[in-house]
Amino acid sequence: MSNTRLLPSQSASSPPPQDKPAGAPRRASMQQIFRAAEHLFGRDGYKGTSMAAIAAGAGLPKANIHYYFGTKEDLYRAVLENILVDWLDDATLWIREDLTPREGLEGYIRAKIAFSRDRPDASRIFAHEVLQGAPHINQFLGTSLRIHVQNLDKIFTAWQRAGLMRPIPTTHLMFCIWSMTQTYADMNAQIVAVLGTPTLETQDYEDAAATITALVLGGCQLPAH
Amino acid sequence: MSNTRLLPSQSASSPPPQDKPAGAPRRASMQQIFRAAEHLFGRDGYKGTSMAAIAAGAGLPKANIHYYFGTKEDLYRAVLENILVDWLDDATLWIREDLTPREGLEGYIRAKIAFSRDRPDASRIFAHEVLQGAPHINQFLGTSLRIHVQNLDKIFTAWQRAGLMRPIPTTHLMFCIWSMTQTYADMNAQIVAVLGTPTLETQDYEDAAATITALVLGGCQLPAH
DNA sequence: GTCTATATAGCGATAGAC
DNA sequence: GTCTATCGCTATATAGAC
Repeated sequence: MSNTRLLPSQSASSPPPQDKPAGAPRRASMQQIFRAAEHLFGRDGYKGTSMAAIAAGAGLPKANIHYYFGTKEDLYRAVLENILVDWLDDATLWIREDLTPREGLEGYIRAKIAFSRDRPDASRIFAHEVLQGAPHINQFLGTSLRIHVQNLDKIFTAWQRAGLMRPIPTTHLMFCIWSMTQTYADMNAQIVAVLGTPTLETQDYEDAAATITALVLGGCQLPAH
Repeated sequence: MSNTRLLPSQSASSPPPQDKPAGAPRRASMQQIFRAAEHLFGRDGYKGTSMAAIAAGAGLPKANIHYYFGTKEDLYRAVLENILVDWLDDATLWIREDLTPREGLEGYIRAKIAFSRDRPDASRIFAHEVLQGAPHINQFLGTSLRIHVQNLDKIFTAWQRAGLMRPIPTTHLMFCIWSMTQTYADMNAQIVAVLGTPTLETQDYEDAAATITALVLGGCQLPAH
């Protein structure tokens, strides 16, 4: 639950006493609601998730959710915002000019695969949101994310000028890396069905990371090792 | 509207007089409903789409949809099935042992990008469905699609044995190609926002195909030209 | 702060006039 | 075959007891 302002708070109605003294029981209840909401929004999307289902998942009466978070939309925005913060972090950590393209891309891909493994619900909420045309985060995509990508492109350009990397369109490279790594969370049902396993295991994620790394490094014309 | 049986018809209730003589007005109405449904299910998903919205999109009263297609779920399954048929086609056309890996993969990637450009709604319906855990097509994924992929793997293995292709995990290669090509339909909102264009143009799809091809051919250690 | 009980709106589906 | 009117249900949201 971060305080960063990535999304405009656009609930016109009066939100309940939020960001207040925060007693221990309050914190615990909000946390439970938050966890249940992330899981259910991730599986069924915004419209597919009912407040009753979230309440049941959190082990609380329905009214408490409204007391803490106001409307369903308010709760959804809070969950979304929480996700966006974590989403941006990995890139700035790994795509840096003081690393080689191989180090950076390999680390970034592993971080993104780890995100799909450890927080699949977060990835799915983001996917649901964008799939519907990103009604809640259009501004974020056009500003914060756009600038974020422009900064990454600068690093890539520097690498390419230094002859460390083949001159491929780096914005599209990012789209490709995002889609390949996130597909292991978002399209999980398809992947386990095709592989014939009940769930993805450590080895599967290793294979995924290795394959994606091979494609990206190979496409950038960097030897795999 | 195909007759192929990819999905089990599991509506217990009595469906209205379907697959009947089919007069011209009937055909026209059903077509309009079908088009509106594909568009709206693609944007808002199954639960996010109301029968009233489909009726409005088709320019018909709500009751007519029920008359032609029975329940909302029946209509959805009909739309889904229609999509699955087209979805499988491209691979069998391009991944063939009598082609070189470069020809096959290049052609397949271009066909998949064309699908994202020409039938984005179809791609999005599939994405929505799988994202929710594939409740309607789990059997299809575990049988038809699984066998489909196993057949593709055989071609890849033959190519790899012949030394035409690097021995990377080819099932994961398929997951990667699917995700990269479909992201241009499914994550369209994100991509146009980052690129700063209102819609994706011919050149954007060209760049996408070129980038994906570079990654795949590079990762398989085949020279790009 | 917490929960029960309920108001209100929109949904899928259908009956029945035409 | 086509459409209007409506039923029954479930959803969000809240009022008010505790």
